[in-house]
Amino acid sequence: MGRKKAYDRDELLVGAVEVFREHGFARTTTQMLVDRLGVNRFSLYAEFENKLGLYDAALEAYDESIVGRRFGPLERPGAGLAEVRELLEFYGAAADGPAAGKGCLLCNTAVEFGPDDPIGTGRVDRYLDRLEEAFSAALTNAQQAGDLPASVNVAREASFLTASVLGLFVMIRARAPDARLKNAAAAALAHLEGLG
Amino acid sequence: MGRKKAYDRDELLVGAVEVFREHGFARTTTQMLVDRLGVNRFSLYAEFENKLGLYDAALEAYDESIVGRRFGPLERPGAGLAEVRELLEFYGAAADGPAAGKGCLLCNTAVEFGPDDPIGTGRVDRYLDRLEEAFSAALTNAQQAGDLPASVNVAREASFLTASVLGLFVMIRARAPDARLKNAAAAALAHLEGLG
DNA sequence: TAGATATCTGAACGTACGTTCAGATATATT
DNA sequence: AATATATCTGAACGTACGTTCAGATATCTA
Repeated sequence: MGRKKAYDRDELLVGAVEVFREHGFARTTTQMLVDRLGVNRFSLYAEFENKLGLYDAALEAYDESIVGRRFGPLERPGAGLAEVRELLEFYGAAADGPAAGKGCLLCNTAVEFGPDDPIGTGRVDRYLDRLEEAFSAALTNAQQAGDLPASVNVAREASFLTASVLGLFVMIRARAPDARLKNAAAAALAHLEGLG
Repeated sequence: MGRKKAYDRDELLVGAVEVFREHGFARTTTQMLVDRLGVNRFSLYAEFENKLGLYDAALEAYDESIVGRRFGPLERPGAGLAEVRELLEFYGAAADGPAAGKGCLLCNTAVEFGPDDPIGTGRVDRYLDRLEEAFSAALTNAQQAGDLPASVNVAREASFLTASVLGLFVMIRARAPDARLKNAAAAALAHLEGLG
């Protein structure tokens, strides 16, 4: 059947996500990818077609793994205010975490590419919808559990939390000081808890 | 003394800001700039040294004109809650405005370049400080005017408002639906007014 | 009006980078 | 073992784009 692949596709994507988060799409060269992933150009192109194909695959992997890890808890049936709190506290403390200087790959993509979407897979749009919907579901659950008054406008607060998280992502990417992140997250949380 | 310049430096920068806001730095070509600004390559290089020099000048012009127009009111001695409200309402309605699909050039720069700052002029850092400080000053004034309790943690709310605005910028860049922007801005404002 | 000096024109240059390919190498099947 | 098939290697290619330059053009001073 021929020779075995010397690389693992998923491991390649983990590395690609890292490099693209650090340098963005345009400023990442194929040479950087070859070096950091320890794979050959040929294999990279055989597996992902071209640089944009690799980027799109990286976005998909990022959405599944990283976004899934952070927002998945909010999307589960029993989720409520506790999950929102944990999320905000996590990003509020991200100045020292692995995302420092990197931010969120999908948020970065939204800004670098703008509304043009040259990839054409609509991943950014679906990502924004996903965040909003995750917050919306958790807040609705909280209402039904009696942790949030029925009078609260869930759609409004979900959009608000989405914007807050995006703002934190920009700050994390820009290596804003720890206190600034902590403060911003704490105030957003205080707002939510002040609704009760 | 020689021939007169056929261009006006400030007009050039207005156009450059526009193009860079639409396409970012890397995806903007010198050809696009020549076409849109109606100036020749030679003059562009004579005036700004190179593409990065033009970008830096565009950042400076943007900071002075656009940022100045929006955040200047917050920085004036008498500013208070009213100015914060007007700012949030403005960006909450930006889905139909001239910034739609563009966002904020300095926020975009923070994300596209990340913490590397290849320009080396620290404009992004100073921009983030400026936003935070503008909010901080207005909130402090509001406290002294009795519009905001002395117990409010001004630094915390200033960081929060900065993050909110950055989040709105990302949404505006991504052409998020009007309702989402309006909601996010309204909730941030409600939070502020709920402190009193 | 003449000369000097600065800007304009657009074609050309150099290079960095995305992409490709022919030859080499390894593994699976028979 | 022999053959077939798939992957690996690294050098080479093509091109898009930032940058430069020599010749042309306009405007200022005297």
